[in-house]
Amino acid sequence: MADVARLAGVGKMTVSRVLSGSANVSDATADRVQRAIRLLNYQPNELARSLRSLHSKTIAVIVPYLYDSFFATCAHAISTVAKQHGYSVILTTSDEEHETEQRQTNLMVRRRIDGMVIIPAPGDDKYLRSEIYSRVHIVTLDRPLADPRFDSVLVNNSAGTKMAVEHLLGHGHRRIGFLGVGRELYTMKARYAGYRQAMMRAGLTAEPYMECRTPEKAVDQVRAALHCSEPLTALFAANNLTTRYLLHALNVLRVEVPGKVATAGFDDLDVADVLQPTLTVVRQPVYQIGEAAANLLFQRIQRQEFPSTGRRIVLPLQLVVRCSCGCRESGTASEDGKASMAGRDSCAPARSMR
Amino acid sequence: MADVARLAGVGKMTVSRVLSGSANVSDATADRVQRAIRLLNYQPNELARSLRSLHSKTIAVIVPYLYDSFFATCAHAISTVAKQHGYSVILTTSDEEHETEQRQTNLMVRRRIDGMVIIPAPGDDKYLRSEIYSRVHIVTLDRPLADPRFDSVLVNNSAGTKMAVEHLLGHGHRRIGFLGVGRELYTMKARYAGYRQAMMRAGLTAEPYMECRTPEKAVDQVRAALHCSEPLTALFAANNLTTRYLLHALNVLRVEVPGKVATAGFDDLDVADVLQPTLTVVRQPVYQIGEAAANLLFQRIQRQEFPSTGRRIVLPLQLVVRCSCGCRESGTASEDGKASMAGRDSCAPARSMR
DNA sequence: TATCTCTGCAAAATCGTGTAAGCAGAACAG
DNA sequence: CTGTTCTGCTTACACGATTTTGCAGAGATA
Repeated sequence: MADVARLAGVGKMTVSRVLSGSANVSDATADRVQRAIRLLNYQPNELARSLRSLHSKTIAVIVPYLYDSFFATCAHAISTVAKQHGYSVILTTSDEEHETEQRQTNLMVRRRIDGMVIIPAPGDDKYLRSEIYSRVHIVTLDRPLADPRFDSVLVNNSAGTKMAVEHLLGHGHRRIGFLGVGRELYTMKARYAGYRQAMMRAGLTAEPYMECRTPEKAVDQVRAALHCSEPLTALFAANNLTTRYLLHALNVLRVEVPGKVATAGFDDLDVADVLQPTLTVVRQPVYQIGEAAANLLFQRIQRQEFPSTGRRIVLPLQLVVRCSCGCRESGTASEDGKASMAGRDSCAPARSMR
Repeated sequence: MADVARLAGVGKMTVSRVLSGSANVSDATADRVQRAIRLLNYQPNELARSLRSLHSKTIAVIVPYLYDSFFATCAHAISTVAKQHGYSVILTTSDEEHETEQRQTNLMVRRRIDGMVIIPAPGDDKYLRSEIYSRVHIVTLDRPLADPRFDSVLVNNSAGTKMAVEHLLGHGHRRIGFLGVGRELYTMKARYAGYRQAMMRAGLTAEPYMECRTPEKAVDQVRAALHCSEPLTALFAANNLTTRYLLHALNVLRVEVPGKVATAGFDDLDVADVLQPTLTVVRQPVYQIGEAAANLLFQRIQRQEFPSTGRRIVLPLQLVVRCSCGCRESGTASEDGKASMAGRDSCAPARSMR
């Protein structure tokens, strides 16, 4: 900056004034400064700026993984909103480990970020309450924190699952299994609870939680569930990963769907409507979830609100009824390409809920 | 820091010494300082540290989108390597727009990042040569820059495509189509070139590039290609997005695969082996590509190398032969869950190439 | 004409850290 | 006993911007 000032024949102060566009600079001087800036290709040091102004125009995003399309899409949405606000995003992954999350959070605080969007890993989150973070706005996504002071954007996992399981019950299924991955996760607990509620309300007994950490585990679980005295007739997969594992298992075991077993799942796959059969799923508004979280965060940042009670935004789920549930035998996508790729059901009307 | 120093009854300098673990501090004093740090929950300001030390321990990653699994996986790999090196990642998306990329790059320079990994959007990249960036190490991924001074991690797109198309030719197909999206992209050009080479070497005429920007376009293109006097008998999809659109189109048009039309594609889908039929694809080592780029970048950063000629790392591709090419009629995944999910072909041995 | 306000700019303090220089006191060799 | 080296710490400055203060000159007003 000193170089620019010298070349323009003014003080550093004047250069700063020109950059921030404030008043009290004559047009002629401003022009000379602008020319000097372009000539020297001067790039103001944002680090120094942040140090002085006490805000870094940066937010942190911590997700478990990035290769999961749900998390990636959330991150994309947050990144897009941040860009619109002129903010940068430091993105890190916790690998679903509490300790990593804590370490990364700490690093972000040291970097003096203005806010954070976290998909918190399971574990005790009271470290976030610590007064050191009182200057950092925090919004969580997909999973809430125990402390109610933090904002969250969620979906009604149990009700969404209930909706899907009730749809399977409506097809006459009485023995329905629930496949999940990572039972300690908030979403898994809530979805399993929804499944249990639906089963109990129908006067049926809920099957035990089928943990499918790997494709092989899924094969074992599904084999055991189908090759017993009273085989299950329907399976619900608790998220996109489980759905893929389930498809793999059904494929390996050459199980006919929905003839031998009907299926439904949480999370829409981008190929869900070209699979044979097309999948009946509970769809989350993934991009909107990320968007809402980012918007909430920037509201807090701009207004410097640190409320005593956080907001919980619950976005609607949609049951996309396709063919794997048994609604129609031959599942083929409709001619209407757009609607199908956008995920509208091709067999029966969708039902929404909040 | 001043507070800590006061509480410990020492100078700021001594606190700094304790933090950096340098010598010449007595154990007793260091202990007092450590206690004060913990008591006040002192978090050193990385902004100030970066300002002083002239390196921010931060790299930037610019990808077109994050909801494409290829880019997301690359970003994940880079992020993981960065974390191991104690670096943070500022991740932004260019939306495949040159201007956005340029603006974001500029912002990163102002943030004094130590290096960048870019998947460059199409457009003139000479702005990167500018001397202002002489202090920023740059590595590109997936696509090279015109300037040979920059490092790149690539795959042999034309050879990979040639390999797949030759496989289709080996099945006796003579009229093979090529579906792509974004003809101006480096990868699309290279893959189409590989396709042309394979066709010409077989003494056949290459079909014109079939642009499939949307699912509907794909339906139109495929319909036109099949409902003509001399219909195509095989289709090659140039990336994961195109593959999805192609599947959609074939589904909508109720085309039997591989009976009526055989298919192959670039990029493996994570559900490729549970689709009916399972897909024959050219697989990129996605995670390894990101990893290699990050490793290259950190090598440059650590050694402060700004070489006159950049390195080009070319990673091997693998032809995963499954069933959509016609190698077997009934495509069902093998019992061996692990190998299948890991992407090993389930019908015929894979061929690798560099 | 004297005073007063307003404009345009410079000098200095500030943000929180790292680094260089310097300064006491202790240990030690000659 | 004196000079040297080492130890442990302090003081002063630098990093690159912003903000505050203040000052000189121009124009306006009584």
